[in-house]
Amino acid sequence: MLEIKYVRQNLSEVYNSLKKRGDMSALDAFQGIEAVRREILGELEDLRHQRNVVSGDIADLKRKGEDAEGLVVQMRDVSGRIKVLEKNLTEHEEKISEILIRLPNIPHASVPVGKNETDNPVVRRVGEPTSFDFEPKAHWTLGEDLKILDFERAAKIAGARFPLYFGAGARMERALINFMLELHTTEHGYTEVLPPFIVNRKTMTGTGQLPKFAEDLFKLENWDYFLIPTAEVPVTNIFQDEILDEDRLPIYFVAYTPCFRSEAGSYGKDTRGLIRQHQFNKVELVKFVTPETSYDELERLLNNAETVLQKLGLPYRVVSLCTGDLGFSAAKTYDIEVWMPAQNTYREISSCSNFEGFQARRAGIRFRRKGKKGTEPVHTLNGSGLAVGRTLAAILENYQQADGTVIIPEALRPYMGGQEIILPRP
RNA sequence: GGAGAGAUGGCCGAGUAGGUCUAAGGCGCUCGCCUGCUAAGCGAGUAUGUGGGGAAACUUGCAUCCAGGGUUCGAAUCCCUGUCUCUCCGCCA
Repeated sequence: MLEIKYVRQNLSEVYNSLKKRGDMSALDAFQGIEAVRREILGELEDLRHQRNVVSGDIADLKRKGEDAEGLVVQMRDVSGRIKVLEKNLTEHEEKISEILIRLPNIPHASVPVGKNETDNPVVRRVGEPTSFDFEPKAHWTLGEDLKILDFERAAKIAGARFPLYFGAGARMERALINFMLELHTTEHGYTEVLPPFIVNRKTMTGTGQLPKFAEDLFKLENWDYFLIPTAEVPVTNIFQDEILDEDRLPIYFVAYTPCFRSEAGSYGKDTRGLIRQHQFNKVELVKFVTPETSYDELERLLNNAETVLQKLGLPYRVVSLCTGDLGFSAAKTYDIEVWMPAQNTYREISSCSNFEGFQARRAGIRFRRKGKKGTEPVHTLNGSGLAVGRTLAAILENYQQADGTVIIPEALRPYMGGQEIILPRP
């Protein structure tokens, strides 16, 4: 959410910077409604002041045993008027917050201008695309042949876009989670968190999933609860409505959670394999930092996520999302894309964003500077470190051998009891 | 699921026959004084949001005692609804 004062005072700038990001009709209405709101508020506060003063007078008169009936009658009218204005004010406030809560974040000045993902510039490439002297197979073929992935039976149990792992597949998924958590906690200074996987409406609104993107979420029937689409949601909301002392910042959290997404509107996309699932595992990095450090922190967070790929020996590239491809809440985002040999392309495996104060204002996460009055929103950041299912898919494809077996990356072996290779399950 | 108790400022905690609550008191914290260090002591300050004035220190209006509604000239206080917490019972991994 943008700050109401900022929108009021910089309407044309807000308009311009958000124009590329979609429907601006709501913003057109803002100015008029906000002017009326402020007018009502002015009159209302005057009347409330009058009521406060006169009520005190009435109390004095009664204490002295004098007659106060005249003032009481007078205040009856004032109170009536206050009630009308209050209702009116509430209506205008609701309209304003309805507009503000649906307004996306303003892109940072360093974000490249562009229309869609084809305009995202590549920041760097690390590692060469894996070369094979045979035709590399897709991870779903490898997984099914090795009998460590079974999409057919998963569909029977749940439906399309659900995973079912067996044997070394299940073990590698678990090993990846542990490997990533260990790396980020012991080498990168993050504190491990295990949050709820189901959250309420306020929490979903705090990070920006609601109200605009309800169709992307799984909602529990008869409950105002939602399955989390990412650990970002519960973890960022840990400090919801809190004021942190400056010296507590920065705060780094890493959390493993399953993630649940409806994938509405992606019918026909990535229908095979682990790339696009209704349920997948992810290790997420979340930071709470002071505004002046947040862009340095973004670079470090990105590096922390890249380290996972480097240690696993997977080729990847980093792209900077352009204005047209930026998510609703983000001010700046880097995507990390891993090389997928069978598809002969890079696929997103991590998304690292700085939200600046956008989520913090929605969720009420503030901090107090030492020796200064007042509070400021913290800056929040997060990034996948990494999407686990996609990492497993990338390992299968990049580490496959001509005979269909898969070498286990060395960094992962300690988490798999020393196992070095995945052979077909009998 | 049944019965009961509760929710007040950073923390503890007073405050229910509605009216100096413009929220006592304590702790903590900040600044200053004092003591050669430390401790103790003394003094002052110490919530959030939003609007006005001021270069600023500051000053001033309104709102906020879990949330939402109601009664009233006036609500932390009375009424209704909801949320959460705690205790006991039942059930349960």
